[in-house]
Amino acid sequence: MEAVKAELNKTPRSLSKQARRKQLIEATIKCIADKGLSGTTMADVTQQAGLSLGIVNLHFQSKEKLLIETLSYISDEYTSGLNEIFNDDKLTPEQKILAHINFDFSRKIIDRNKLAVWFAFWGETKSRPTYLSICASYISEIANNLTHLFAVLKQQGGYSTVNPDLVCTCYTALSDGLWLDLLITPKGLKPAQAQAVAMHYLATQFPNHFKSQTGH
Amino acid sequence: MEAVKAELNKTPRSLSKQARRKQLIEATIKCIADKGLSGTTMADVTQQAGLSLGIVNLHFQSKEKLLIETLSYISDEYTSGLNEIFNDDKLTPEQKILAHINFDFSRKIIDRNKLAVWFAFWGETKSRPTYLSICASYISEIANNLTHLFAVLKQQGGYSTVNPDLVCTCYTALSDGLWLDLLITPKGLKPAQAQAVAMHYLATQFPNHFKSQTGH
DNA sequence: CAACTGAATGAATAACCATTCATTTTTACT
DNA sequence: AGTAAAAATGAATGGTTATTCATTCAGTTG
Repeated sequence: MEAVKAELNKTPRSLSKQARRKQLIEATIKCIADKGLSGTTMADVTQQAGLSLGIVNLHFQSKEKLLIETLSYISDEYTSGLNEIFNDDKLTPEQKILAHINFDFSRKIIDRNKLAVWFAFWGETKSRPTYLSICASYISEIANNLTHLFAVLKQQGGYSTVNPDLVCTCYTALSDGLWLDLLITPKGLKPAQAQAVAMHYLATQFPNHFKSQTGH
Repeated sequence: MEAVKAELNKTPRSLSKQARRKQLIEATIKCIADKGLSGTTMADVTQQAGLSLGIVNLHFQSKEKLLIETLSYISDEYTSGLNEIFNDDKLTPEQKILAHINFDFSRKIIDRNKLAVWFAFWGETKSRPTYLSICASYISEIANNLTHLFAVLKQQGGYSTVNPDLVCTCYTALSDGLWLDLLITPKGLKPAQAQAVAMHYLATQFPNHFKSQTGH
């Protein structure tokens, strides 16, 4: 990972295949944010990357594959960040949930370019089975982990009326909806406020563990 | 409205301009759902409508204007439905909120073709100021009305700790996120379940007025 | 019913865009 | 340094698509 980043200083030709692909994917993210999925052309992407027109076909075979890899890229970034939290044995369930929220609204994830990419692909899932299956797999993986955390907290904290499945569905939807707010009304809602809204909901379910700010 | 519908029985040439535009917009919705925003061509739309290729330019001047009218169409349908509820003097605030939820997850709104259109446009708002401004205006109109209802219910119901702005932001985001669930995991979540999730949240804020189903 | 009006058609056009591949440039290896 | 292999280039290609507009057609009017 760091090795890949260091390579960016070398002359273009010396970049590894992996780093070149990453460079092109990041150019794609920028283009989708700037011009929309429908307005992004191969010329746009390669120009954004500062490379020649044919380079995408060389590394990805086709535009369609580049787009699929771009969706996979942001999905992997998101799920791997969450998995690090889930698998961290030093954290209690409560701390894991807290870390999850922090991650959901962190600078790395709440980047309006990436948010635009998420929504661009979500908007095409109905017509593109490949996009749908990529989304479906990360969604169910995260839901399983999160539901489990809520179930443990319910048990340990004596929250007898909490329904972990319901809370997972509600929290996940809330988080996605707040992402939309952050994408569409950038001047209206700041990431920290969005995070406070999410906390406010969790505080309704686990009042002994999470506190809602009194914010107004 | 009914007059327009009745016209659909007439021969093609006798349809009013208004009805023809509606016909083309509905064909556009179907195409965006079936082929995505980027995959929708003029040939697709006109064929879906059973009309000839040049008809869109005749009625909308350009593809771009057709798309803008399509976004306006679903926005208007949504906001006018909500405004009917807000402006119905026979309903109490509590009943209005209930009607709002019912509407958000009604068959008319939760049509996967239309959901696909919402997300398709949301994904392009960052790059298309026109789309953004259409979205921004209906969002703020609805938020004002909804916040007001929550404020009245807070007052009347003695919910001293409720923050109407926060509840409005949270409910709206939750609703949008549930729409995403309904779009992406159609077999996983039914509209009635999504509505129950939204109710579950409102029950946390206004427990004397709304009850969460015990659902499992 | 003949002349008129405007809606609708779809072949033709012109612009756009993904992909190819012959050529050039760089790197690795001896 | 010399050579082979790999990476990158970008002009050319071919397919696609939005838009135009001369023509056709249906409905209306006097």
